[in-house]
Amino acid sequence: MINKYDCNSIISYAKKLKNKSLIQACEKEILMHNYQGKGNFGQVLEKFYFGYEPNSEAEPDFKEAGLELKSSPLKQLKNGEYRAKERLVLNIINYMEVYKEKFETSSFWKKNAHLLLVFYLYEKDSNILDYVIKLVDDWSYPEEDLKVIRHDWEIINRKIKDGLAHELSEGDTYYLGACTKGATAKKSLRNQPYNKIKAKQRAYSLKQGYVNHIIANIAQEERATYGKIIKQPKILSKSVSIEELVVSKFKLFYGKSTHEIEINLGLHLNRKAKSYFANLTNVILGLKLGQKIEEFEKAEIQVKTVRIKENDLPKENISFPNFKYIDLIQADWEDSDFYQILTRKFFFVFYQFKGSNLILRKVKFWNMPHSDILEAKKVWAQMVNIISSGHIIKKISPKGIRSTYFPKKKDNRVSHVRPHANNAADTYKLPVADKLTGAKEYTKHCFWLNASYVRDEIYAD
DNA sequence: GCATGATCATGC
DNA sequence: GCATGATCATGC
Repeated sequence: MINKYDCNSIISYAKKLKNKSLIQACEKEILMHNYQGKGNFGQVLEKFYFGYEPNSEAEPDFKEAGLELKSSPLKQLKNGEYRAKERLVLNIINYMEVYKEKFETSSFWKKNAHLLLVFYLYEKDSNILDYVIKLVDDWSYPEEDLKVIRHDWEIINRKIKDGLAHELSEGDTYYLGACTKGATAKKSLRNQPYNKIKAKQRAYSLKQGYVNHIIANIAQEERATYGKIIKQPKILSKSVSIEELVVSKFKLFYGKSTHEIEINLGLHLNRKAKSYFANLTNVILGLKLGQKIEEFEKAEIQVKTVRIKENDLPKENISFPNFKYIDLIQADWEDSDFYQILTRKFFFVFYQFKGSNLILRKVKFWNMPHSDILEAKKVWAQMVNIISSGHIIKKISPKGIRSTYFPKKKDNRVSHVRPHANNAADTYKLPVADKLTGAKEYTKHCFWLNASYVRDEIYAD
């Protein structure tokens, strides 16, 4: 019997779900209901296992015990480990109310301070009632995480108070994000308090990287490969963010060459190693070689090392993962991989050539401004058109070099498309064969950030 | 000289 | 075998 006033009783009842599917764990009446699709897993769990009607109240699901029940899908890696399939979506951000709130008494904190998490293994094309529940446990935030989350919450609130709710982006924050929520964009437009422009409905969410951290803790997986920047929560006082802490560690070496930094830190790195810059970054942050930076993993921060030429232009444009042509035309903008990447937080480390030396100039946490995301969207939209139309190759030079209709650097201030492959024969399938040559596949390409954009919008202050 | 297209090298 | 960061080659 479950005592709804007693946390431990609820948690141990929940843990009986482990290694069972909903069909196995619930009363048979479950079969009389036709629940399908995303989101319904949670509803079935609430109704047929815990025995209460799904609701959208401001109170936690088990309000007497202060526990909020959340279920979320897992995916399994080839090595058998579990990872979050997606971010964990929490309560809706009510723009017209939250700007008046204080964190401690906020709707977010009232509802989500103590979570009861049920992770199930997602399988494509199977019935939600057959998903096997793999991990169950409660979660409350460690002190050092809570400081980051509180800061994230403040960043979101600041933007609403500044009348910029329509420009909220997941890249604004570290562990707690403001993710879009709602079927179609138009239907989910909401009023905001300090601007007439309507803003997309958004919900607080724990970033996928943070959910992975929770999963690893629950599964008690080996964490030795992760090194923490923040060793004692006290370091992160209210006034010091991850951002400031990291920047302060790098500032000590501004103006010094990579070589001088190595000497200063009393070590000798292999300069030819592919991981040379990553190693140097780790050492500056006080972490061991080869470790992953725990705070960066939780916040899904993309680290990019950029080498700047003496004329201030980056030596290279910045590449992103290759896209598959078939996937490209299937996803909407906000579900596209390119959008997902551009709405992340980046950490740039800039070195500048001085002769053959590289001098550390600056580091910068950055996320793409709303207006530039709209600019990059044009490049993506153009690609979707080109690939769906099949008008891909423009002409072939005498030496066999093909020119395409893909968006070029001069076509867009932010981004362009270029090959990124082992050779021309390294290809992905085309959904529509090329009209000029009849080719059914084409060399792998990806989106790039223009070097001039990186110089003007990120490197220059 | 730079933009564009092609490819290499390393490491998992 | 492939992704990723880096570099080379061609041509406007």
